Amino acid sequence: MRIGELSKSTGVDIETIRFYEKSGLLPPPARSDNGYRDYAHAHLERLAFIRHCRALDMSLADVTLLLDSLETRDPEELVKVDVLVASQLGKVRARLQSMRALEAQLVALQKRCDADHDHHACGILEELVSAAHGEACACHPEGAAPTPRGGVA
Amino acid sequence: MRIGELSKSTGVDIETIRFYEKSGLLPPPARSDNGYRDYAHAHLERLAFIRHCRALDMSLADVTLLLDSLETRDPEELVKVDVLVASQLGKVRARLQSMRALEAQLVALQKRCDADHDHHACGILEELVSAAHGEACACHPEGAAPTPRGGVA
DNA sequence: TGGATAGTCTGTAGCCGCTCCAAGGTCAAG
DNA sequence: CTTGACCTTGGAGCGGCTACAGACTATCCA
Repeated sequence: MRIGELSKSTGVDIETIRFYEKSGLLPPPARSDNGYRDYAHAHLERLAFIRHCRALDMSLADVTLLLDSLETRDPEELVKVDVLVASQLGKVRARLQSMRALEAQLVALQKRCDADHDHHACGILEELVSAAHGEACACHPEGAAPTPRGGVA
Repeated sequence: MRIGELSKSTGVDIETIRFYEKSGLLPPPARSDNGYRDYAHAHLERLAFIRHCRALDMSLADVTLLLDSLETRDPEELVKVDVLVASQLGKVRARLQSMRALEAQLVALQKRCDADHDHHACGILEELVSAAHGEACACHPEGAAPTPRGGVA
């Protein structure tokens, strides 16, 4: 099976497949006489697994862990899988929470704009600028502490 | 005002401030005799504005647009702000939707694991592996088409 | 006055997960 | 024999930081 076919049947871009091989996630396949990659069914399975995990927003490092657990089938390893899924769920939920706050903030911003629509200035910018003055605004309602590092308010 | 103070009062990391300067978002400040950056109040305002927009998950390119609109105060420019906020809201909502799906998938995965807990194998891995075989699973319930490019299922 | 500690400077490299490109080789159909 | 689809390699680029190394400066306390 050549790379194009593998790509089509897994939905993973050709470049991405080669990238996975380079980064050690997907083992190098056999080569045909012409030098083309020649994938076996195991590759398809493994790649589908990777895609699946990525769809769950896991990092490639996490996927690697999972694949290792899969291979060893060691009960100690399998505990890691539990932990990984739980932590992934935690991450997703945290992100969900901040995204919901984000949505509310943007909606507030939009409303403020609608309200001001007949005036000469757009309320959105006023709102955003007011943040620079440390005033309460839709996004930082009451002297909220800044979020120092990565991640939405 | 030195960079450390600016950092503290805006909650933006020092390295990030210098990065913003390098990428043209924050104009280069005056320099003290010792070569230290010496920020004016306007910088603080501008940086707070940037931080605020970033907290709304806008790209730096979008923030640049917004800052330009702020400067010109041209009504034509202000329309862009409307559009930008609306599109940002659209993006956030789309992302929210896929994140909620993600959450459900992970919860399903976790449940499957709990159910299998007294068996010898972890249900999570079974579940993930079954995807590789194209069977219905918590994440791709009924022959769902793969998502070819960037973005969670 | 000296030394410790903290702050700042520049420049460059690395992170993640791709994505795209150039320049070429290979193969089947018309 | 040409066209076009497919494949190869290597390397650069994206966004938005983050993390160095190595040097200079400032401040504080004894």
